[in-house]
Amino acid sequence: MSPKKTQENDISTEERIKNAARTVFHQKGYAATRTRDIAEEAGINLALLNYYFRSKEKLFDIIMMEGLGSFVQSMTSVFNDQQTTLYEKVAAIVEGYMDLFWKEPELPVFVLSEMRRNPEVLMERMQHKQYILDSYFLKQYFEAVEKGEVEPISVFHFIMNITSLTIFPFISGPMLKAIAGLTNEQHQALMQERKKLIPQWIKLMFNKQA
Amino acid sequence: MSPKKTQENDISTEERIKNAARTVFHQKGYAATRTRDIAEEAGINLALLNYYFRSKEKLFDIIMMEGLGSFVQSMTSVFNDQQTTLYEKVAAIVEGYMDLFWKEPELPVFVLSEMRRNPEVLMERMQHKQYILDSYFLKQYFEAVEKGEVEPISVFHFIMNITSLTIFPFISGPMLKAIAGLTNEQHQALMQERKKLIPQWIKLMFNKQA
DNA sequence: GTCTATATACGGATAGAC
DNA sequence: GTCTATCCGTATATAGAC
Repeated sequence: MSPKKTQENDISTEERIKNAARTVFHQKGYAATRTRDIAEEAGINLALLNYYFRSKEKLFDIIMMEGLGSFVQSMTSVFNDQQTTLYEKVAAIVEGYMDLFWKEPELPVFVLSEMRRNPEVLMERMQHKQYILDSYFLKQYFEAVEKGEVEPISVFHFIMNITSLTIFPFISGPMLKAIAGLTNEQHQALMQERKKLIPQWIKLMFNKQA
Repeated sequence: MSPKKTQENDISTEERIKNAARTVFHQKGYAATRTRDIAEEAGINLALLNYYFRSKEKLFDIIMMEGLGSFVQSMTSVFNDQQTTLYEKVAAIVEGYMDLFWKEPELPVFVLSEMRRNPEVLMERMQHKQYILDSYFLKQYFEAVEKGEVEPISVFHFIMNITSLTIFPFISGPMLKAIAGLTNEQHQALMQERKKLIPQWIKLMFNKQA
């Protein structure tokens, strides 16, 4: 039994701070976030934050790498599966991202905008190049092209279209709500529909109908 | 003739500051931008910035509203054109955004991420709701559905797909470069191709092939 | 209108008590 | 481990000379 035991106190202080940091950083970004905000959100004192994580920057790096990781993982975990077809992989990627952003809706804008600040950090951490370029997923795509099953369009368009259709509607949610008067419920329902629709659309776009 | 005349001095000091502000704000966002950065970028003294624009916040508001405006304008200018077909409108929207982001590549992330900080500002300024919902564009879409020409899927999916396929590849450019080793030239070439491809894809997705 | 110098506030980080 | 009080750098904004 831990000394202080309230309803949500199974979780360590360190973890509480990290969770608070994730929430605030995701929402406001690095520069606009004050360590005091994080402390308040975590229900602890400002000094404790530095006690556990030394500095704002160090804490941020942890959150950033974590976010970057789950971002890439949704792709890479599927890419080299030898048991699934090309379009099964597409469905898996879409579903993976949808589930991820369902829990962390601010993650895409967070990662994409912070990455813009210093792309170098990303470049270092991302040694996935060869991993992606040599993946079974790409191999399957090129094979399908050669067999004449899919349109001979750059594989980058293929990837761009999958990620665009999946991720962007999350990012632009606030905008659509403002411009077109979409409600939260409507938006969520649309997102659910897209889980099934996007793989179908991808087929329509790329499958050769000879 | 203005008193100080160098090569680029036809342009007023006020305009120079605004241009510098646009550059820096777009790149770093509100919080990470220091007024000193803007002053330096504009080649003027820090005090002048406050002389012309009173405060960082006021200057930012101008840049933000301007960006928000061009963002929405690319849509609204096309929406009520009575002379064009539904798919001609699609092509016009795609082209409009492509041209816009070609000149201002940071604009999408800037608007989308700053909007997340305070969505209220957006809500106020956006009195376009009815304008969009009553637009000729939507009317044409619903007519096409009734005639059985396009799939009876929510018009929001239609709009989401167009904007997603067009805008997201700009946003995720840095990511793709990092992950897949895409070069700047390759990315630009892909973008050019997409101008023609996206309208075709939209047709493939939504046109009924009875 | 444009500059230099400065007032003022705010935010990250630490010292030190408990 | 956790708190209160405080130090100190940095960034916005203004005063005032030219």
